[in-house]
Amino acid sequence: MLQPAITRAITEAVLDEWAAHGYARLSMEAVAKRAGVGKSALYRRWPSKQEMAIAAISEFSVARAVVPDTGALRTDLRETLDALMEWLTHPRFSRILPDLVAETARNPELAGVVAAMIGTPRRERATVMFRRAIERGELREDTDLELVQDLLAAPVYWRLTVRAAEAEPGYLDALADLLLRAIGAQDGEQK
Amino acid sequence: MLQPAITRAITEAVLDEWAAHGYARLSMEAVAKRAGVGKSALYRRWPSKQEMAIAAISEFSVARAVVPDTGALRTDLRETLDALMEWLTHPRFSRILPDLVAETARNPELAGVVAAMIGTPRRERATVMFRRAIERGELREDTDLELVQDLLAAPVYWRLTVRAAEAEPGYLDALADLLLRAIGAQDGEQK
DNA sequence: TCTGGACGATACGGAACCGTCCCGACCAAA
DNA sequence: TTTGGTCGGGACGGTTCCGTATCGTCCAGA
Repeated sequence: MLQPAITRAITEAVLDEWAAHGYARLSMEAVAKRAGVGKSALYRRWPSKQEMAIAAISEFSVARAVVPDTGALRTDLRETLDALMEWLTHPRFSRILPDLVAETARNPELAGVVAAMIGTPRRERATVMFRRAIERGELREDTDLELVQDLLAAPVYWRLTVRAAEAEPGYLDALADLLLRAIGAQDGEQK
Repeated sequence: MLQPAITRAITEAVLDEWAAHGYARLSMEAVAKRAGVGKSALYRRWPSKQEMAIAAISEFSVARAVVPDTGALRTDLRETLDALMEWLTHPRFSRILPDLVAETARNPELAGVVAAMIGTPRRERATVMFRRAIERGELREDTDLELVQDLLAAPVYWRLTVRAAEAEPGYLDALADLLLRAIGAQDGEQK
């Protein structure tokens, strides 16, 4: 009975406000105002600010999946890095993400949602990608995937988000080269 | 004329409150109470909350320097990683840091202080370390230090802080191995 | 002994915000 | 045409907090 268009407008407003001011300063009044909506519309949908925020996060993290499967590790890697870069450059997500990292350290409930909605699916997709590379003989069977995963996303997050530096065009290529060398990837043709 | 012991107590309280609740929820009242001090003591020292917070950050980032110089890149690298791990496991710093990352994206003045107090000195020290390795012939002269720096701190930050996962004992060793392979380090003896 | 400044405590005005409540307008289904 | 639920708007009590102001106390230096 609640109008979906209004729910959508509110969710958008939450994400915008979140990106602009951070979770701690997220105010119901500001969200309602930005959405062009009465506060009643918010409390008709969620019992509290935290519930509303969690709903918005669940929404925004959905469905940006797709496991790259180009047939070679190098190109799979590049596609993953490209997607990551896009994610971390997006004007909204790139501002919400570090805020989320800081907040999850203090808010277990939020931490659970973030892990379930973002962390876990991302890692699962990357694992599929690496397993395919192992099957193709591009990676040793005993490769420490846990460790390799850290090397995949970490440098991009570090550069773009933590250091707030930009990444010049060739950056992802150079990074992919380094990663392939680090994990001792074999060309599929070679032994 | 202001009592240094009280200034110190306040700074400690700021950092504790910051670690516990985050910058956005940092309250002057709570700081004063935790320090066992009147609010007047705070405003006698700093004109506002932001100034006080910036002073506290400048304090806490000071002097944890030391460029490792063991004579070999591998061991230098390990010492750097050890120091980084300690830093990111410290109960106070590890909670303030992600909050700082999130806040700097919104607060240019804070961003400046953090860059000057933490980012820049850290990178300069790492650069010294890599230059020594180049002089010893352990690294190629045209190594992209910018890129290598990302690979050094990023994985540890990613694992400990972003993912909030623990690092088992052998983790730093395995990471150092990977890094050395990635940057194509030569043993000093070899050509 | 006098005195100025820092000290802890606390009251204050003003602002922001949470969550509740109530209003009249609107609309779709009965 | 009636009715039930959502809509935007906004008042409300209660809380938290900022930054200022005002106490009486304490102490070091003149």
